[in-house]
Amino acid sequence: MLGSPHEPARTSRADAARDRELLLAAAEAEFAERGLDASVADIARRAGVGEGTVFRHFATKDDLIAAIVRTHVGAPDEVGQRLLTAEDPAAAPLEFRAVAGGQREQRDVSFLLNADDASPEVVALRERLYRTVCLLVDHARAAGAVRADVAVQADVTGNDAVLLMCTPNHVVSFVKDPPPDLWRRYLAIIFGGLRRPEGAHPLTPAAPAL
Amino acid sequence: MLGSPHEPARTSRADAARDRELLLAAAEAEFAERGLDASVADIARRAGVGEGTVFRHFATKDDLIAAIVRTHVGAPDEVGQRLLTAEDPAAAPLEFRAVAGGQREQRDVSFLLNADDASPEVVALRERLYRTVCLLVDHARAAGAVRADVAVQADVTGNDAVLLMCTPNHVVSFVKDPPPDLWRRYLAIIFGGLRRPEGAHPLTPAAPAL
DNA sequence: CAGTAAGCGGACCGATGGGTCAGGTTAACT
DNA sequence: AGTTAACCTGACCCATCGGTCCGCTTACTG
Repeated sequence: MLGSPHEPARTSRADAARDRELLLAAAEAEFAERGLDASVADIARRAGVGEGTVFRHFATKDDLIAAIVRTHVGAPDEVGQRLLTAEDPAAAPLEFRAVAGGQREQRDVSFLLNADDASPEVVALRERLYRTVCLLVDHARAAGAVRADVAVQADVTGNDAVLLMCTPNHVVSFVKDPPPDLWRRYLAIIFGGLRRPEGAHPLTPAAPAL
Repeated sequence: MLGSPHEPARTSRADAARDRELLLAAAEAEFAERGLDASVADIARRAGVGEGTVFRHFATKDDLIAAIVRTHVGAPDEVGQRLLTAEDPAAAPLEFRAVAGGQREQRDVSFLLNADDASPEVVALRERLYRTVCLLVDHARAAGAVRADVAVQADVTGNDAVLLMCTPNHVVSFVKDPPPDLWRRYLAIIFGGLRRPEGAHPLTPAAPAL
């Protein structure tokens, strides 16, 4: 249900396949540089193809974005799934690492994944990744690696895992010339918050007793 | 240097002043609903005025945004400054509260403040608020409320205060129908991370030992 | 109650960007 | 080499949006 990239029936021509790759690479670079509203014309120019060629391979701009996101979300999601089936409680810290790896994977395209006007397919990919992260956090909590009152639900509302998904990439994007592992530092801070020994400052329901 | 809103020489007409307020309110609501690219036409319609009237009061759309941001940044910034001049080491927790207050103030307009293509005036306001938060965190650290290796610099690069500034609002915006104080919970988690006892998991320079 | 300048409205303009299409081009196969 | 269908191109179309302009309206002043 999620893995139907509606490939346009396997082309036999080599140039078409090459153009498709050129386009994906150019689009990713262009989006990383110019943000969500990089123009299709610029992407085509960067790929060295005509503008019409873009729409031959990707019906709409949203489809192009979805294709990029699909590439990036696939890897960390698989890693996550594999860790879950491992069933090793001692792997909890490793699971956290997987999340971190996902963060690095997404670095330059996180805003594509998290755009508020994302296409249905991107939303589906996002929610799938959310669910994986939730499961990882759940496992880690069962293993005692995070405090028990950390909220993890399939529903996104009130889900602390959102912090792990969104924060480091987005915050890093506000820093000019960020050190390449700044996101790691931020992630560490949030992990610290999730792991604090319980009792001192309950997270719910009211204000944190500052 | 920062407080010159270049008011257009005090008008004597009551309708103009009223329209200005209507516009600010309408724009804020429209931005909150539709995001950064709410159209000027829609804002005008919502305010019940002509499109030209918008540009009579605000030379450009960016000016309108800056006016909104100015309103929201003013209050928390003043609170912060006041806390700083208090010179009371016991006020550290209160200083945290000030940050929290800032978060609440900005809720719906944080993306205006943090837009990556913000106008010079908005950038100035943002950096001013950053500095205030940095000073607050610095005070709190001096008072022993946060771990010593939390980085706070006037320069934004590598500044952990960015987490406090950006995260809760942004993350909350990814949650559909967020409970009104979800940001508070997220802030509490980050505070927890910043306050963890030192030694166990150093924040710098390398990866957190997960 | 005029007189007047400030204010207002909304048609209009130029720029930009997503998406289309007709016609030339080319890779694969025989 | 010849055939053909898939492919590519870029001029074009249309919608949207920020910003302008000029004639009309209206709130203040004397």
